[in-house]
Amino acid sequence: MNNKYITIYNDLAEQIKNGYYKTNDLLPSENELMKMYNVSRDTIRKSLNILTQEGYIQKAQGKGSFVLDINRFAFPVSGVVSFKELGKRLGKSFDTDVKILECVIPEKNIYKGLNVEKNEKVWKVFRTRKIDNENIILDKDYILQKFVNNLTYDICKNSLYEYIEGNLNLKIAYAKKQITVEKVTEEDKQYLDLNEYDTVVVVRSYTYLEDTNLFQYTESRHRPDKFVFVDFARRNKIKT
Amino acid sequence: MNNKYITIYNDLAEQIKNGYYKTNDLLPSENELMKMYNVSRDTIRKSLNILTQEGYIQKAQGKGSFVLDINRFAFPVSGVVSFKELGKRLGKSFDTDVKILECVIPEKNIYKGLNVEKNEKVWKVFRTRKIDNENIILDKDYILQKFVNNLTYDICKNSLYEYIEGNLNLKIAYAKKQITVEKVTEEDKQYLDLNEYDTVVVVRSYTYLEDTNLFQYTESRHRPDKFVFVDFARRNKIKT
DNA sequence: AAGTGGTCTAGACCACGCG
DNA sequence: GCGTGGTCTAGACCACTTG
Repeated sequence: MNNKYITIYNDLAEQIKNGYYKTNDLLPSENELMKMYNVSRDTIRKSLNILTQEGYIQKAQGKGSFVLDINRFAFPVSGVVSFKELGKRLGKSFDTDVKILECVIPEKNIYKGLNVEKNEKVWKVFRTRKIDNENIILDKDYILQKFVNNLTYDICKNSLYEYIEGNLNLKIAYAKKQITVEKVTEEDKQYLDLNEYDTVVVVRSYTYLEDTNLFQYTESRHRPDKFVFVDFARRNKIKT
Repeated sequence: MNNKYITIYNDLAEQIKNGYYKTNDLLPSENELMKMYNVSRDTIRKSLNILTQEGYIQKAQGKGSFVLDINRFAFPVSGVVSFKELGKRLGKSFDTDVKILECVIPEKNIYKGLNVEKNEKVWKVFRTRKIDNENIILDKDYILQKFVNNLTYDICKNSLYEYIEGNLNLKIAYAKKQITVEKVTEEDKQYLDLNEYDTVVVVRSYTYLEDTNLFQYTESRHRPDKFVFVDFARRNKIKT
């Protein structure tokens, strides 16, 4: 039911994670893969491009596609990922507490970032994330009501993204993120177990739908000692 | 001298940055672009894919390619970028001081991460980066000597990457990065103007060549108030 | 010389949005 | 129904690596 190139991508990624293809192995050549999967070369190349992008393989002209070591760090957790998905990927389980859930006309400082109409309402959702019984993260979400008519405690407790994509069928496309370190606020002290820390890591993100509409602003505030951001990046070869 | 699809990508990106195509404009359709540039559709699609990837446009089936707002945050500075390139992109100039430049057998804690032979030598380069006359960043680079025979003060003062790619012709391919916040060390105090801060943002990266050889480990230590990391990320549609 | 990936082309059919 | 982007195919030629 997926496309061919996605199916093949998943298949190969699975075999790399399985250890069927090991670090520094060569994948079968594009020619062989064509025959194995009975598809055209272009389709194979699409699959391999995603593998390259995601850090699974490195191609070399004249040689082939080498499998990379995907375990030097924990695997990248960047991208647009929900907290629930993140937990699942890391094999840990976290606890979410919904602190605030209300539909309001936003405060000034939120208002300008969200680009909303004068009196447009947004859902304001504050949640804390607990690890080992300590409140480590404060997530402040602002979601335009015009896209999400109704929100309940249970949806916020479980997963906003699951509801938005699964039930409302909205298509989340991309996000712009910014990471900074800032002094703790009274609010942070109220919601988080900060111990002696007087700074928090703040991840601000604007999330957009496929039709390019901004639909969410999130401020995710982390206790510094528990914050890790892992990324895989390719060197840009484009000459400007 | 570049490829067609890269040339077209650069051309379109330039026109978006110029403001010739504005936010929320539609680009010409793939069909029109084919005619405009006299190339096949596949070539156009390759160019558009890079634009999509980099956050310049958003495609919509049945509609076209919309130009995105590239100024909501400063433009992404993620990826594998040298300090000099970063300064150029941000239109600021920074000052680099070379504090240490020596070829040594690395300390134990570096040694294990670098995956080197028992007695292999690495270049150890410590540099501080000054903004507005304050030392804000401490960059600790460890570079395998087998790839870079000779390093001089001037090279480190100017740009390591420029030398490595331009003069040595090594191909930098990708990097794995990790961002954390940690307590300051004596070393940090020695090299940085920390003011009252007692934590630093630490960006650790392992940089690899096209032949998948690890050739550099970098620890970049930032004073928290001056640290910003901006990223553009697309939602992963792949079902696993 | 043979095999690998990189670029480019031409054409087909499909799914989606809109009038 | 038409134009849009999305997928897939088949084939050509090139650049690079290896024996």
